[in-house]
Amino acid sequence: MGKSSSNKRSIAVTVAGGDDESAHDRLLGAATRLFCKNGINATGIDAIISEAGTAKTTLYKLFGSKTNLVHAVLETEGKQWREWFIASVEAGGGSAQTKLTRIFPALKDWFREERFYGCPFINAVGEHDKDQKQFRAIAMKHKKVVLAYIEKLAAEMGAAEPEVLAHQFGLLIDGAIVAAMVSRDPGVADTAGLAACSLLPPSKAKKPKRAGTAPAQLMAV
Amino acid sequence: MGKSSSNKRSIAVTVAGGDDESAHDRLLGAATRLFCKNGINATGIDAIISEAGTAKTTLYKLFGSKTNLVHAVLETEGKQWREWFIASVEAGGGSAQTKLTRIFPALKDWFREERFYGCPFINAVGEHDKDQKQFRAIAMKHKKVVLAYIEKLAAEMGAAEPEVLAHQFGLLIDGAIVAAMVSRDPGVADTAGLAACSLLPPSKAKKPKRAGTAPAQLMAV
DNA sequence: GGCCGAGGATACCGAACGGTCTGTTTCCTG
DNA sequence: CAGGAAACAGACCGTTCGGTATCCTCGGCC
Repeated sequence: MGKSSSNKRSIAVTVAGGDDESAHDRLLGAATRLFCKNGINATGIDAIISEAGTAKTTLYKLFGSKTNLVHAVLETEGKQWREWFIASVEAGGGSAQTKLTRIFPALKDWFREERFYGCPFINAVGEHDKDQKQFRAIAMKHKKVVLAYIEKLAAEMGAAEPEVLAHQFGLLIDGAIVAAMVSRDPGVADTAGLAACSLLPPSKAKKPKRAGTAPAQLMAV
Repeated sequence: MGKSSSNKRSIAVTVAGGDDESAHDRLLGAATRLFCKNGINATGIDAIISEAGTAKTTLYKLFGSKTNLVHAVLETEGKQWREWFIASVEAGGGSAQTKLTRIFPALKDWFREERFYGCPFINAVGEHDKDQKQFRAIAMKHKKVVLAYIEKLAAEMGAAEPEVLAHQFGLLIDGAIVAAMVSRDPGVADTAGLAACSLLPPSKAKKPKRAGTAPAQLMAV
């Protein structure tokens, strides 16, 4: 599927230009942007190649079909998101609980991005046949990795039921993502973070400053 | 938009058959099913009229365009959902807190339905241009009504910050809906309900039986 | 009985879809 | 320099899209 056959090509490009990406990467980037912003079904091949600046032939030589391109986009986007997420939570070290409290501020940074368009996996499931497991399976695989990481932190922290806590965090994360997508208000991350603190063992729970949860922001949703 | 011009018509039908609906209702029902199951963009006009058993002419005479039909579906579906939701939470009376604890069991019943396909509003936003406010505004209007009701219950219960609590509940609800859509596991409602209990004032929080949160169900997501 | 309106059937429209094909340019390498 | 791979350009294919127009059927009511 996502076979990286551009070994020689990438070298050639590096030698020649260095500033521009390969056609493969440009197509992947363009497809990612358009799929996330406008939806998968609403994005045509012509729009992708136009945005990528490639020929249609190139797309079909590199990816074979739109379906394969969609899968490649979800795969790379999922991997990059998880790397970003874990790096953001780990950044600066600290205890497992400290890391857990960094989840929602990290999400808030994501929500603030101009090109935040929600979770590509959730959106992909939502716009396809829900009796087929195709996209649901991909989404669950992604989610499983994220939840495993959170559960690890919960166990490190000494939570009584790390799995339950991780799933609760997962629900708050999903809820915050869709609420932020709909409302375009990054402040939902503060509300979610506050709720997350309530889920931590009461003795250990140290709440964040309440400044971020000003009523003005809460009004939005 | 959702003009109900079928006054005379509904009478005529009732007189004639009584068991079958008007073309208007059949189209609305078929569009609702197909939009929810397969997504809006993935559902063509021909599929709708085939499912409804009407002619294409009838659809365009009654709704004018696919866009209008989409709006009509979201409007009626939203209204019906809110009526069902409030009735489920209110059923049996009890204190405001009792009603709040009925939210997630009610959602679980919804998730269990064969034709549960997630929230039509969230899915609609996800599969359209996210820089346009069109569908986001519709979704927020729906959400606002639901949150207002929850906030009212939170205030009745004497919560310190009813608005914050309502928003936290809203995040758990959204998270549970998308998680249930992706995983098809109604058990996520139990996890969400458990988290919701942790958000209630600690002195009042009486947790539900833990039987529903068996590890087997939690595995699914 | 004859009109009239709701609805059914179907042919059709231009546009856009996903995908294929042919041909050309460019640049690297033997 | 010759050859070949990679990418560009764009015409083209059959299908489906949302939407329109034409004609027909049926049932209730004056």
